[in-house]
Amino acid sequence: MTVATPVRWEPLKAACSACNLRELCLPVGLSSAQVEQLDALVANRRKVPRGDVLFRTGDAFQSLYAVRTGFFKTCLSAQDGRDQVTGFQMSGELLGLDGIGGERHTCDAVALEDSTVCVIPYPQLEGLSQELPELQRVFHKIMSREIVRDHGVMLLLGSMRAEERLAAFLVNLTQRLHLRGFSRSEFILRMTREEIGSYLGLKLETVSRTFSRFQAEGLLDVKQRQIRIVDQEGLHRIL
Amino acid sequence: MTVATPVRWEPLKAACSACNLRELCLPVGLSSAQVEQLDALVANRRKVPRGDVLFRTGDAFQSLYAVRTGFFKTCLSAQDGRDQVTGFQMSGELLGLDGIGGERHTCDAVALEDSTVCVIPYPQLEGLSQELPELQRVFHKIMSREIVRDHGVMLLLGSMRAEERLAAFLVNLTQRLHLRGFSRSEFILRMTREEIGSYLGLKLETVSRTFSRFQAEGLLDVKQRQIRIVDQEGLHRIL
DNA sequence: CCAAAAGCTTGACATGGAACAAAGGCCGTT
DNA sequence: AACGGCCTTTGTTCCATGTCAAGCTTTTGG
Repeated sequence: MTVATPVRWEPLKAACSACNLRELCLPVGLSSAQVEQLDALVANRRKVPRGDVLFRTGDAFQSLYAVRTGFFKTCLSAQDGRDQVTGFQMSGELLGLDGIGGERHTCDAVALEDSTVCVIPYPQLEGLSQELPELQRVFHKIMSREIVRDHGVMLLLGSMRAEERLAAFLVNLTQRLHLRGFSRSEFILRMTREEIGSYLGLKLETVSRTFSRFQAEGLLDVKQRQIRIVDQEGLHRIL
Repeated sequence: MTVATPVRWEPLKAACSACNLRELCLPVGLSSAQVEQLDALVANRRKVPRGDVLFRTGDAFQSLYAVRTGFFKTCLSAQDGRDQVTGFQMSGELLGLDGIGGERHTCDAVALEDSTVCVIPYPQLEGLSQELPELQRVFHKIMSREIVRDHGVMLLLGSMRAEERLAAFLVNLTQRLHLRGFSRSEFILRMTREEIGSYLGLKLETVSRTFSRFQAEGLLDVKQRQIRIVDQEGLHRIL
């Protein structure tokens, strides 16, 4: 975990055309010429130290954010204080799509480690997609995939048992991490047991117990937030 | 409940500009001239008798569908046969957004009563939104709202108890029905207890018991699928 | 109009996960 | 090095919801 930086809002020059996340992020499938047009739009980056809020429920919606480095959660809070984590976002993933419909954000986005995001001013993104059909198409696909992901979470929350939920969560995480070049079998959780529980519709104690059970069954090696998947096959079998 | 019609696929001439759902559907906020351009695109309607599938998981994605009359459910099915209803759609609402991302549908859409939909060929919709920034904007808002709706369902599934889930479901239904000019207090459920249960992450027996409890508490009057809301206030208080 | 099927209600019982509680481990700070 | 504040683990008990079962009502189809 890196140390919090003193300078919090320093705008940095961004450039999609020089970004190694090109193939995982908004520019996926665009030509070099097209990506250069995006560069003009995605003009700056923003640092978000661990624990800081990128945007909050009710904030006016102005931009989308692409996670460049780091890790986020998005969460909804009901009036009575109950809290629901609706997703975890890692590099290349977009934050803020919820804000388009009502011109205000409908959830909080919180950095779970020191992070940087690329700021994508939304009106300009709409403008550019008017000119670039390819960009429009990519953007629609990203939104559609978010809907499909959400449906998957509904299936999980609506009909899986605790073990299945946690297994599905771990499998999903490792797949996404692997796409980004990390080990398929070993990684560090960026979130607490409570946050995992909120996402999976379980209490933190249940998450902890289920981790312990997986370890006892030889599926995982769990040391606090450090996870090693011992029996990939067995984990899949749970689903 | 209307009778099944013998003619199933009869294409009918559609016209957004003459449709009374204009303000609830894709054309919302467009000028008359713009809506007329939509007319060229949304060229035909399709009848879907009760129980029929509009599209199925794995079908090639070609069109979106706007519900014109009737009522649908969308559902996901896991390998093991478990089923999750991900939504119920009524007139003016769009079906098929899940298909954009992967070029195939990722859920089944089933008519819960004899219905008609307007067929919106997706490539042409993308084309027209290139020309009409207003249409692009409306379409993005619709997708974003679907994401926000899904997040709401996650909150429900992840942290509400049976009573709260059912109350939230009923309140949501009545709001949508009321927007369409129906009574705020009396309506007929188009879906079975099992489908409600699947949507809410409950077993059908629990749904039935909860209806009975609401009736005993004087919140509702329940006669099979006929629901009358006696104590609107009390229903809201549960949330 | 009748029979069968599908959907709904209710009861009795079982259980997975929640709630509550206590103790131990890790980390940043002084 | 010691302290305090999370975070995590583990044990015990309890309850909301699931499961199984039976009977009733409504719808559907011949």
